[in-house]
Amino acid sequence: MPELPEVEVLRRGLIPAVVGRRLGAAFVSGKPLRRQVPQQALADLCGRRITAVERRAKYLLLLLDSGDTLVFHLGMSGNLGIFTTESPRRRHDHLELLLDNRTCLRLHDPRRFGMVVLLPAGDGEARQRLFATCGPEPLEDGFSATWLRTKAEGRRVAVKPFIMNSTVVVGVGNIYANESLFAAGIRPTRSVARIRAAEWERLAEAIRTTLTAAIACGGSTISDFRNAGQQKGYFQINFNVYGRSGEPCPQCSGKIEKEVITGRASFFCRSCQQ
DNA sequence: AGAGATACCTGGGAGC
DNA sequence: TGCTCCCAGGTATCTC
Repeated sequence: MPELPEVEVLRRGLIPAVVGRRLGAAFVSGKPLRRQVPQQALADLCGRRITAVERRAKYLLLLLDSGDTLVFHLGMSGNLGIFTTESPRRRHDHLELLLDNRTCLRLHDPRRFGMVVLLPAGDGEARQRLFATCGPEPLEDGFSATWLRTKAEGRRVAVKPFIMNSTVVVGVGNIYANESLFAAGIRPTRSVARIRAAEWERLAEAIRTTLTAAIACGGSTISDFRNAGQQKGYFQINFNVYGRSGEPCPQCSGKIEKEVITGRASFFCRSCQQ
C-alpha cells in the first residue's frame, strides 16, 4: 500500500539502478491497469537514456534524455523492482522495461489499480493536467498549519478524510493519516471546523515527522511493499495505532479503538485523542 | 460546492 | 480441506 514514504523509498533505491541506463525493449502484459498501458509509446522509447528519477505526490517520474517523462502510479498493490533479465517474470508483472546492463525494471501490480502514463516531450499541458488537482508536498515549503487551516475554512468534514484528500496535501494515505492524528492527539472523527490553531500546528508537524520517520525506516511493509531491491520496510513496527484495535495505547495503556470513517478503517485512542 | 458513496481488482484471512 | 465472504487500499467519478 504505497503512500508517500514507500514511493520515496522506491525512488531513492531506483536512482543508482536506472539513472544513466538506456531503455531497451518493453514487455506489456496487456491486462489493463487503471488506464491502458501505452504499449506502442513505450516501444518507441527504446534507446532513450534515463536521466533522473523524481516523485510528485505518489507518482514516480522517470525523466528521459528525449524530454519525455514516464510516470508510474502504484495504486494500492503496485511495486517497481530491478531484476536480472534471467529471473522469470511473475504473475501480475504488467510491464517490463529492459535496461542496457542485463537488468530490467518490472511493474508488479496484483490489484491493477496502478497506472503508467507517458508525458511526451514539450507537452507541458499533459503534465499540468495530471498534477492539476495535487495539493502541496507535505515535506516541502507550501505545506503548513496555516495552509491546512485555510483549506478547512467553511468545511465540516472529519479531519481524517480531510488530510487524506490529495487536494489538501498529497501523499497521506490511510496508514499515515491514522498515525499522524495519533501523534497530534486529535481524534480522526473530529470536524475540521472544530480544530484550533495550536492543533493545526501539531497536526502539520505530526504529518511531517511521521512521513520523515517512515522514509528513514524504508517505508512500511504490511503485506507486499518492497523497495527497488525487493527488501521490506520496517516502519510498521513503529505503528502506534494502525491495525492495533484492542491493543493497549502506547501512551496511556487504554484500548485502541477502530471505527470506519467514510469507508476507511480508522484507529485511535479515545483518551489520548480528543 | 462539499461530502460521502461507489467502482475498479485480487489475494489473503476468517468462518463455516 | 474447501468453499464463501469480507477486507485492504488510491483515486476518479457519481449522486445528493
